[in-house]
Parts: sequence; structure tokens; C-alpha cells
Amino acid sequence: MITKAVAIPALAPDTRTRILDLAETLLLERGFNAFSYQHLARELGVKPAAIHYHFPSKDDLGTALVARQLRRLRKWRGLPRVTNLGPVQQLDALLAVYENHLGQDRRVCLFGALAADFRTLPAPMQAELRTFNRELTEWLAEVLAVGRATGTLRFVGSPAAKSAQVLTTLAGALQVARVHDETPFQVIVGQLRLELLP
Amino acid sequence: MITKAVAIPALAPDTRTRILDLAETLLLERGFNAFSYQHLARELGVKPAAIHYHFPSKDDLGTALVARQLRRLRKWRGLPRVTNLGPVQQLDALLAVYENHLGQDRRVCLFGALAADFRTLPAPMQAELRTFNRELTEWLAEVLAVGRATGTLRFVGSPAAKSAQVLTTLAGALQVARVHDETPFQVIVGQLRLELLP
DNA sequence: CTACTTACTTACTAATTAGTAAGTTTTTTT
DNA sequence: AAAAAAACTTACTAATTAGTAAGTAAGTAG
Repeated sequence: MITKAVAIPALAPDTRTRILDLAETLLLERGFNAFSYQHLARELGVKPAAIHYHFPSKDDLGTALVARQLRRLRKWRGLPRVTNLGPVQQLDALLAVYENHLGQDRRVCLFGALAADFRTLPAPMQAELRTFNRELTEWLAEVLAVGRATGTLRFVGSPAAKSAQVLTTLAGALQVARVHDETPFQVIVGQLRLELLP
Repeated sequence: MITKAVAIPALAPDTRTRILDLAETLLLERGFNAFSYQHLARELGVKPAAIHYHFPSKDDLGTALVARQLRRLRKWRGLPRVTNLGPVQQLDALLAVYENHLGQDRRVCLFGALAADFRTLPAPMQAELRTFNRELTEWLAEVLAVGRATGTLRFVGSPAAKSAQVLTTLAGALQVARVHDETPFQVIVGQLRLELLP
């Protein structure tokens, strides 16, 4: 027997997953350079060396974090409940993801959390983040293209340009929400909807 | 005699100014939690304690940085060469500021540099940044309102909402430029111009 | 039962961090 | 010229950082 992939009822996540989950929370709420292995260890009730066992260096941890997010994106965009939607509902599904971040203690998105400190990040992490952003932009561009072709979405310019603009605005809107409150996020998303939906 | 405010030909900036300038560069290029008093001291050719003399804590330095930027904004928007312009040219002047950041080694803007780590910042710094963003948004809202009233700018929704959206997009666009290259910034700003200018 | 692997803990190092206290040099004021 | 203030340096502390090496306990495989 090679592996045993039993369907566990999502009860107790293992330490590795708990590390990733907590690190993700801290990354999106405080920034990558604002938490240490000690912080993680203390809150998880283990010793710092236990984190080093799973992720030898913080670079490894960071890269694993972005890689996991990229896997999630690829899985999400391929889900039947997403691919089966029309362009407007796909856009709504995307906006729901950002609104969900807002609801979770005003977390910024992965991109918004890492962009400012980008030059201090390990190269593999940089590469994963570039891929993440590129694939998400391409996905939305296709949604927008179909939406305009079928008359359910309206915008001028190329779908690629509009996609980059919309995603950039969403990333920034979560940052503005962090600095002020939820209001400007709602205002900005309202403006996006107003312009895109005829 | 109280002070001696001689007009020096902008020759040798004093240490305090050199500290602020270097700290600003590092902040906008690497993030606030990514440089230390040692980094500053080494590059300036002084001892770390010299930085502490001018800015007792890093909180003080950070707050002084944002406060200076806020003073610059207030001065800039009141300059005759800015107030005398029409709305379209005022918008262009704003875009030129961001394009200038792009040209300076793809620096992000102050807001984009601090938003992700916002919760780790000292309270006075948070307050200054909120004021900075609020005043800039109000200024642009007025520009947009006049532009639409005089028929030189076009958009739907309230000037306040459009202003928040545009500024958020610009901050995000500099971050995207950092992660990829200058191209997406140009694409996004091109899209903004396309939509705003009839 | 034995060997091995997994998942840790204990105990440590070397570097870096912000910050302070006391002393020294330079500049300014009187 | 003397006094005082400004702008530092030297020398230090206490805390925190990432990371390592060695040991251990529990589970797994043969």
C-alpha cells in the first residue's frame, strides 16, 4: 500500500495545517515581517523548533503559504458551482471572496499583504505571488470578455486592462478598509458594480 | 534673535533631513518593518544612537515621516501652479505624482507602503495616515466634481465614491508594478484615463 | 519484538533589534 | 573668552530573532 487517503470528517487539523492557518491569519492581519516563529509557537502551544521541523526557514513557510493559496485559486475557478455560473454571477462570486475578507476582521488579500514588502521576500515566494496574480487576472479577463460579448457586463477598453484595473481596485479597497473602516470598501465596490452592470 | 532662517542654496541637508529622506526611501521601497536604525546609521555614516538623538524611537521616526508627507500634500494642493489648473490638468498632475513614484525604482505610495502593516503601527502614525488619505480623497473629489460640472470629466456615481475608487486603484497599481513590472501600471492608468476623459 | 520514521522538546548559538546612559566634540550664544 | 546648548560617539543592556543539534516519545512496518 502506498498511501492511505481516508476521508477524515475535518475534525482535528494536524500541526502543519494549524501552523499554515495561523501564519495565514497573521500574514493577512499584520503583515509578513510582523510575526515570528515564537508568536506562532506560543499561540499553537508548541515550541518554536516544532515549526522549524515542518518549515525549516521562514522562507519555506512563506512560500508554502502562497503556494497553498495558488492551489486554492486553481481549485476554486474549476469548481462546477463556479464554472456553471454566468459572467455576472462569477463576478459576484469574486466580490463575495473580498467581502468575506472584509468580514474576517478586515483581512487584506494575499496580494495586498505582500506587495509592499515584496522586495524583502524570498525569490520562490515572489514567483508564486506573480503566478497567483497573473492567473487571477487572466481568469477575470475571460469572465469580463464573455460578459461583454453576451451583453451582461459593460466596460470600455480591453478585458485584460479592465481585469487588472478591477482586481487592483479590490486589493486596494481592502487596504483602505483596514486604514479607515468598512465604509470606503462598500463605496468602492458599489462604484465598481455601478460601472460594470448596465 | 529668535531663529536664523537664512535661505541656504539647498546644498547640504542636515542629518535630521538625511535620516528622514533615507527612511522614506527604505519605507517606500522595502516596507516599514524591513529597516532598522542600524541600516539607517550604516548608510548615513553615523552611529545608531545619532538616529535616536533625532528620533528617540522608531515610532517617532515613522510618525515624523507621515507628518512630513501630509505637510507636503497640503502645500502641494495649495500651490498656484496646481490651483490655477483646470480639473483635467489637476488630474494629470496627480497622475504625474504616481508616475514619478514608478520612475523612482517603482516606489509604492505612502498609503500602499503602510496599509498592510497598519495594525503594527504606532497610533499617532495611524492617525496621520488616515488624515493624509482623507484629505487627498477630498481634494480629488472636488476636482472630479468640478470636472464633471464643466463637462471635461465623465463618470457615474458621486464624486466622493469615484475619488475613493481612483485613488485606491492608483495605490494598488504601484503595488502591481512592484510585483510585476511597469506594464500593468501603464495599462491600469490607461484604463482610468479612457474612462474619465470623454 | 526490532528497526525505523515521525513529530516533536530541550538547550543552545550568533546575530540583530530598540533603546539608554554617560561622556565628548562642535557650534552657538552671551 | 566662557557658558551653554546641540549633535553627536562609546559602551552598554535586555529582548527577540532565525536557526541548529541532540535527544526523546510515540507510532508504524517488517
